[in-house]
Amino acid sequence: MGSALLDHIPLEAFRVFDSACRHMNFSRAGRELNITQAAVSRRIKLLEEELGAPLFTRKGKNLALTPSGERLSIRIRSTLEYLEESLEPFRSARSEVVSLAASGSVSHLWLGERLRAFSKDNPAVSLRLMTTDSPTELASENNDLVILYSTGEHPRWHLTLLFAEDLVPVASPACLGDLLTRAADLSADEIAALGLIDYERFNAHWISFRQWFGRLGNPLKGPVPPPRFSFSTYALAINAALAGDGVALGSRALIARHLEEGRLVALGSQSLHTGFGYYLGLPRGREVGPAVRALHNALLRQGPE
Amino acid sequence: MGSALLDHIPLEAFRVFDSACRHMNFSRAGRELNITQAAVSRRIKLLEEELGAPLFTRKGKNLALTPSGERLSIRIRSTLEYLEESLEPFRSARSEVVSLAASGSVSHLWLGERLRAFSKDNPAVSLRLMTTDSPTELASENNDLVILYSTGEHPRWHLTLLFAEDLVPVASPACLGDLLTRAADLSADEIAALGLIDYERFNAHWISFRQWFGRLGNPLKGPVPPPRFSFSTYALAINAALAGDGVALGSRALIARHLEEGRLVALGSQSLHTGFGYYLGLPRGREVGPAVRALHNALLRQGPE
DNA sequence: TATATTCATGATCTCAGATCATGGAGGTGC
DNA sequence: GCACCTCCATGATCTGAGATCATGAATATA
Repeated sequence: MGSALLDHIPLEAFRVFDSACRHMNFSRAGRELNITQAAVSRRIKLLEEELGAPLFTRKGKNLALTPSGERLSIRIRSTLEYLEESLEPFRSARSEVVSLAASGSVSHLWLGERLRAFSKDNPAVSLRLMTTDSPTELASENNDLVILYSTGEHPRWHLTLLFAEDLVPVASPACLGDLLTRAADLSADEIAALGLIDYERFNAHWISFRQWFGRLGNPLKGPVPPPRFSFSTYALAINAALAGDGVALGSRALIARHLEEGRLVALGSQSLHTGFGYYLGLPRGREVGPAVRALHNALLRQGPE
Repeated sequence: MGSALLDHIPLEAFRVFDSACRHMNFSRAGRELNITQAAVSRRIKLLEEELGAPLFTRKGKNLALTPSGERLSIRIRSTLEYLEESLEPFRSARSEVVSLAASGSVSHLWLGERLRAFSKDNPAVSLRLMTTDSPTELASENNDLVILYSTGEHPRWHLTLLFAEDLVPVASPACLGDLLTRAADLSADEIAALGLIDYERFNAHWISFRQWFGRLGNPLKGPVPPPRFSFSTYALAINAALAGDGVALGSRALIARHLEEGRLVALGSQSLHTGFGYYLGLPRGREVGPAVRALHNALLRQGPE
């Protein structure tokens, strides 16, 4: 017996058709499916050719379903709903708790929106974020994923670079006042005079302003002034800078959004590549579930921006 | 609300899963779907990963469905059957009668298995083959497709080359006897001495042995002997050659299978490119349906072999 | 023990499906 | 009536999900 009509049709075409029917708009269907309007147009055209019948009428930019398109639409929608329902048992089976450990700075400044985006796409996955600045607690094997401030080597974690650390002094426009127009040209003394904001160094490798100036060859005329403010966490230090309280050392990738949106401004023309970076770690010698790998891939894909 | 699990699964994976379930054998499922066993294995693995649950257990070469795989299998089968049923209305809409006109030689020697292959893949399409050697009847606009012996130009048909004509004398091994070992080296006189088989020339451009020898610069020592046999159709002439009755002029592409399988042997080292060829024609200035275009494409894709 | 068959996977390939750019058609506002 | 906007269609081009190839491991059978 000859093959069935369905054998000649890629099933994905029905998903595209369904979206086009619900929206009555190829452009909007494309946006829903994350493909271009042109791709939707082609898929529909090919489906019509395979079926040997038009499914839509086009008049200028107006779409309408043909009678046979309408009947098929109803059935395809039923099919997809039935399929989705068929997968319900796998939702809970698939539902995982993923434990991620990250330092306070990464948690507050970088992970927030990324975890929200991931969760939106993976509603069945429960996320537990362990925020600590203690390197020992960070690297605990109790976690599925970690984000470590590191040079890239760790005996118990397989590390992949998220972004290298690039430290640069930053302040808010309010703090800068008239200096805003030439923020990139400020000298070290002018920067120091604005008031330095520091934070507790839980990690021996973290760079304070003292180290920052030292690594840049002591461009100050005098000694490094003590910080006007010092906070227990990096995020609080950045918050203070945002509030106009002075100059903080910003890790460029962590504060990228603030820089882009003008809430913080980079000062001077020098920055410091510390040789460290933020690394995403998968456990060595232990299999992880698909949700862990999904989050791992999502964080890497999104990159440092 | 976050996206559904179904949004992350290519629907084709369900077709592969269904086939694997019905056969309980990835190799056989691949053969059904025209993909390799390796491709089936990968698709199933990816599906299991997306669902976060195994669907099959594997023990050596033995497959078994897991409980959740079993439940999903039942639902997927239902889904695909429902989809197939949903397309029934398009079967009749898609069912077409395609009229194809071709000369007797092409019909008998070339089209047979190709039309069978097409029909097997397109069970809903009815094929009507008009076999005639009359050029007028061949080019009739009553047909959807034609195969014309031509130079490639026709006012009413858009022609695409199937294969160029290359004439070569052929005979069966039985006819050749001891000469078989040096069939490629026979002289014109030796060829003629085997007895010539000719056919009625309905098309003024068709080449008989007289023209063949003439075009090759009269390599015979004497005049062209009259044919021992002459048939009303080309196919009958070839049948006679197959039966060992003498030498016929074969159009290489039409008798390719006979040559390949040793039922006919090409004689001498010369062949004649006539400047003509067999062309597949779509009507000019008239839209044709998808089935016509499908057959057109199928015949072109299969090429001259 | 040898052979056959099946599934899994590393390495590599490829074309169906995608994007990009652009044009035509209709709708809307002025 | 014109300018602008939005949508669909399509030629030209690109590309990565899905495929193949080759091979190894595991089981069943003779």
